Order: sequence, then C-alpha cells, then structure tokens
Amino acid sequence: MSKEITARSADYSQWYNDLVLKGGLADYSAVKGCMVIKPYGFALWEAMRDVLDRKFKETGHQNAYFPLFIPKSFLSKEAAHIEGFAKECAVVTHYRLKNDPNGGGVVVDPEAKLEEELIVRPTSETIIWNTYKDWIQSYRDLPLLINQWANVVRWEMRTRLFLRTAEFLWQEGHTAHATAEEAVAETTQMLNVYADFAEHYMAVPVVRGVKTANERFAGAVDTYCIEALMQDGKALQAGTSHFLGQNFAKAFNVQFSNKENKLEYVWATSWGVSTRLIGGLIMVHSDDQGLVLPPRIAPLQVVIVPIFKGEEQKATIDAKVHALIADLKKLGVSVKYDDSDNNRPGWKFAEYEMKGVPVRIAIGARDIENGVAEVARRDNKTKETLPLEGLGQRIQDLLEEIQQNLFNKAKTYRDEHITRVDTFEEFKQVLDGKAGFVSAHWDGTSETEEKIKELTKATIRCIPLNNPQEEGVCILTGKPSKERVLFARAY
RNA sequence: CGGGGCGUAGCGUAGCCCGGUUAUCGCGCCACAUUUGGGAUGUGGAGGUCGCAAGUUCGAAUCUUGCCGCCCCGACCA
Repeated sequence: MSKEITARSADYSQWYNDLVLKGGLADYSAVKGCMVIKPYGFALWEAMRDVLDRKFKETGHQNAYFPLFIPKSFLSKEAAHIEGFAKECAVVTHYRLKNDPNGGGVVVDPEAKLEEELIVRPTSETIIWNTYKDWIQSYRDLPLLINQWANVVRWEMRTRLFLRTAEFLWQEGHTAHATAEEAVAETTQMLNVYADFAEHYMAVPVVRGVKTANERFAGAVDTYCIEALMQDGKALQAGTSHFLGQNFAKAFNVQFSNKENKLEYVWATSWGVSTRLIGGLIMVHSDDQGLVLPPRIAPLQVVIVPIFKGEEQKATIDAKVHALIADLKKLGVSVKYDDSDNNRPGWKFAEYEMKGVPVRIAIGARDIENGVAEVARRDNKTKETLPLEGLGQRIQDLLEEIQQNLFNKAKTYRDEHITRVDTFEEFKQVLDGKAGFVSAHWDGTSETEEKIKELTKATIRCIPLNNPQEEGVCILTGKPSKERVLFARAY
C-alpha cells in the first residue's frame, strides 16, 4: 500500500533507501548531505553505543569531550594527515551575522572575520594531541586511554544515508603509550572489541585485517580494520583501529620522561566506528519486506498485537498479556503492547515487519480459550502457535535462536562469497558475476593496487590477520607473492 | 566538478508541448458509524506562496530569462 519497498533484485540502492526512509530510521534534511536520524534510528544507535561504551570501559577507557572546532594550523602539523583530509573540510571564517543593509535578511558581517580560521573536526587527532601535550610529562601519566562520542564533518561530494553523510556520529578512541609494543597491543585489542561487537551483537561476520599503504588512515603507521560483506556482494569497512606510531607525538611534541629520566616521544593509537554501522547492519540482514534487526541491538525485541471484538474480549486479552509482559520484562526482554485502536492487526503486522522487530506475538479470543498465542519470527517469517504457559522463557530462548540464525546465515553467505582466483581473467569474472571478496595474490606494490582499482574498481580491503603464507604470483604483474589478499568492490 | 532527473497539500502525483471556470487523483490527516486472525469500509470535512524572482500577456502552474534547492549515476571518501 503506502509503503511499497523496492525489491533488492530490482534496484539494490533503492531498496536500501526505502528501508531507511520507510522503516523510520532517518530522513533527508534541509541541509544537503546531512540527514535527520529519527527516533527509531537513534534508538538503534543508542543500543549499539551502549554496548560499545560498556566494552570500552571494561578495557580501561574513559570518556571525555574535545572541541568541535580545530584551529587551521593544528591540522597541518602532521603532513600525511592534512593531505588526507584537506579536500573535505568545512571551514569557519566568521563569527557574526548582521542585517543586510540592502534589506535581504542577514549577511555575514565582514568585520567579524576570524584571525585564524577554524576547521569543523573531520576527526580529532590534532586537537587531542595538542591537549595531550599538557597532560603527559612522565611515564606515570601513561597509558592515557580516552574515548570521545562525537559528531564529525567530512564534506563529501556524494552522500548516502548512514553510509556516507557530511555529518555523522561516531566514537573515536585516542590513546597514548610508553612503548610501541603496548600501542600495537592496544590497536589490536580495540580491533577485537569491534569484531566481537560486530559478530556477537550485530550478527555481522567480519574479516579482521590490516590495510595496505594506499588504504591506510592519513597519519597512521598501520591501519587495522574489520570488513563486512553486504548482500549485493560489496564490502563495507565497518571499523578501523590505527597504530599511529610517534607521528602525532612528534607533530605536537608530546614527550615523557621514562624511568631512566630520558625524554621519549609517546606512542599513539586511534580507533573508531560510526553510524555507518547502521547502514551495514541493514544491508547484511534485511529483506524485501523491510528491516531485519538482530535481537541484541533491536530497539524493540517483541511486539504484542491483540485481536479482539469488543471491550469484553479486550479485557480478557489484556489480563493475559499483562502477565506475559511482566514475565518478559523480568527476563530482560524489551516488549511493546500495541493495543492502539487506530490500526487493524494486519496493518500492525506489516508495520512491525517493516521495522524489523524480531518477534511478534498475536493473541486473540480464540487463543485465550486454547491457552496459546501465535508467535511469528521476523528473521525467517515462520509462525507457530505456542502455549501461554512458560511463553516468556520460550521467547527469550527464541530471541537467542534468532540472533544465532542471523549470524549463521550471514556467515554462510560471506564464506560462500570469498573466492580464490589465480588469474586476472578469473578475477574480473568473479567481480562482475558473483562478486564478494576475491582472494588473490598481489605483488605488494601500490602501483599494482592502483592499476587493479583503475581496471576493475576493486580495492584491497585488507590483508587478513594470521594470513596463511603461500608462494604465488601476482594476478596482474606475475611477480612473486607470499600471500593472498582480499579484494572487493566497496562502499 | 562532469552526466541525468526532479521541484504542484504532510507524502506520492495529474495538468505544462498547445496559457483561459473553483489546480487532478491516491495515500495520509480530522469527525462519525460499522469494523478488527495479514496493510478495513462508508459518509462528511480540513489542508495549496504550483521552488524563488523578473519578464511576455487582458490573463501564467503552463511561455521566456535568471537564480535556488534536492535526489540519482560517476570521480573522492568511514
């Protein structure tokens, strides 16, 4: 009816947009490239944020907040860093408006020009390292383990809801360490936190790996990443964790006295995930009926729809439902009883399917008589009639089953879409056919990587961690190679 | 920045070529009634700077010019 969803097979991008808009996650805004995150979408982000925040704290991090604005001169202190971000920075040049003397509303007051322009943060390494300079003097001040939840702005040419917007929400961890070994350990620890979150909460299987020089974060020594595979066979970088070496410490002159009273530059990491994860979540699990959300981060896990004629039936159903709700809440299950009379049951069924609520329970007079309820799973669209007795526990188990099923399904798909190839012909065939990750030998040079990208639009997503070493030859140049890397077309 | 598309009610649209009653239809919204096991039905009703500005004309949603905005596809990117 009013909420037709484009089929994935007809137009994958349109399908994705339909889910975001009609599922009530976000809207386009009056500002080009920026979206409004609606309550349901934000609830999803909050659910993800809560889990991650807990994990950060469990690994010893604390939250803090740094300014939105960064003096222009800060950004240029690390050469590779500014190189990477310069093209997409929003710049504040004035601090005041005034009435247009020609009567055209307000204009920028030319008198109010800033002496030094401010950059709206595209990422906060520079402002943070400028601050750390004052916080770190001794090895006793280390490690410094800070995370920030914030918005950042990257003025992208072309945007897509959640996947790439001019402003987005994220978290960025910035840590300082006394030794390189400790910083590297932090980098991999946080990569594992992300991977664990993706797999156990989002039910999204990921490949852990390290980026090639081409794809590395601007200013990093090494960029570790988790890569996920979408249903259209394209890859999505779902999170990154960077070992920054001493680059930022040197740029901002952050030194500490070690135990031998010698000055040393500190070692740094930074790591982040963004609202982009929501885009990935949608593209991994959802179907042509709408969103499919994994129970562990679904804003709402269970919806109960009563089916009744008249107040009398309603009262009988209410009594049973309230008992069930009490049970579910006791078990930590989030539940909504939609007994509004505005829409009929069929409408509600369709609506909650669109929104991806994992479990729907329908209870009518007929069920009350039989002491049962109809329980419908969103993930595989099956329905079964279950006794009301002990239903709460059964639902809790079912949610866990759904969580597992979503992960297994996504993992099977992902594993079936990692294809080993040994020639460039096969490589192109796979990319244009079944798509997904392509595991192939590469000669290790940036030039070859660039060339392959030019020819096929595929990039090296990562060199997987613990990658088996094997002799081979580069698919493009035929030069010797010691290991396979994962290529894919990516978002 | 290149290519394409679009701007008419909250949303989706017709009308535009070929200017002429009160701007079309559907969804949604409001009221009432009947309904309620897969997106209900009827009756009545509210809602419009036709993106903005200038021009042509007796008359502009419609023609002309300029401007603005958004979306999609590319290059760039999390």
